[in-house]
Amino acid sequence: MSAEKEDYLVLEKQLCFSLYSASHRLVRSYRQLLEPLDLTYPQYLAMLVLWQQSELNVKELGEKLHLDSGTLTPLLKRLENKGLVSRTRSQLDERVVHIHLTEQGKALKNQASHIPVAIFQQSGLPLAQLLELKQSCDLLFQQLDTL
Amino acid sequence: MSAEKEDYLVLEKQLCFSLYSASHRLVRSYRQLLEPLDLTYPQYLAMLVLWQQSELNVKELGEKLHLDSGTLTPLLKRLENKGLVSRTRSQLDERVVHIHLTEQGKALKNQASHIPVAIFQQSGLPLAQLLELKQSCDLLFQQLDTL
DNA sequence: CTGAAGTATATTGCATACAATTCAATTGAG
DNA sequence: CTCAATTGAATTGTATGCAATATACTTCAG
Repeated sequence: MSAEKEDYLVLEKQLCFSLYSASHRLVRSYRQLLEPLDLTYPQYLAMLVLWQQSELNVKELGEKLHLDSGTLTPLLKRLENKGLVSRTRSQLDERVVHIHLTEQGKALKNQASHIPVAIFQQSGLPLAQLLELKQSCDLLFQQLDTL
Repeated sequence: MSAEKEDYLVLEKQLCFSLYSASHRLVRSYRQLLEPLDLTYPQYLAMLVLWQQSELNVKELGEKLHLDSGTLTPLLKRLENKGLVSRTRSQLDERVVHIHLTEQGKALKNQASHIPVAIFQQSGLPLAQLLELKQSCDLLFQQLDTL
């Protein structure tokens, strides 16, 4: 192996490991904040979508969250068990399952309203740097997604 | 809820979602490259550490990878089953388990040597931007880890 | 020396991720 | 119209993450 290639196989030099670790630590920060709402982070993401658009189907939700039905089906069943959403088969096309917020699900939004600011404060980074970080992540995602 | 707070509860504006999605897509890119080596991404991270330091214990590995024994113990058992590492209790302190590379584990490094460059190329981003992204992730991790 | 406190790993339980497969429903080419 | 191809969800199986707990071992105060 060349010295150059050798040199790249070092944990601390790997962008992906940094991204991977930062992402997990951020989710951990959310975990504390979400505990009073009895939501996990992926469940919170699903609720974010539904708070914007109170009804959509599994496929549409999956496209927004970049997750497939293997992940979403059990997650949505848990949200249903908590009384936050309901799942109903479409009359027009029985393959499609519509997800919509219950009143309880809508009400939960108020309890979540402080979370974005709380996370921003915990990050301790200036807003400009966070926005730049977000843009780079979005670009990277896009590049890898179109391969 | 204030209009300002309302405005933050939008999926597409959340840094964490961008980080979360980019991280998962990057791991997906690794998955293809790692398939011939029969390694998952977290297993590859563990091997990266071991390729630098062929013997260390579970606690030390956990500190480097930011993972606990609940994740590492089964992962290391899988690496052991593949014949890449061996796990032995310390004689001096029976609580400690030493992990070390087998010859087969050492040999696998050659097959991994092309991966960092391949990932860099797939990202399609200039090196400078990737380095900046890495630095921001490292800083964010550090901030959240010291709370 | 001895029991309490601390430490390193393992186990358990739950919730993702995601590939692969299945199944029912729908669509579309001929 | 008809059957093969496609589609949307669900299911299955594997591998993380991680909190909580258990266990065995070590250390240390008295």
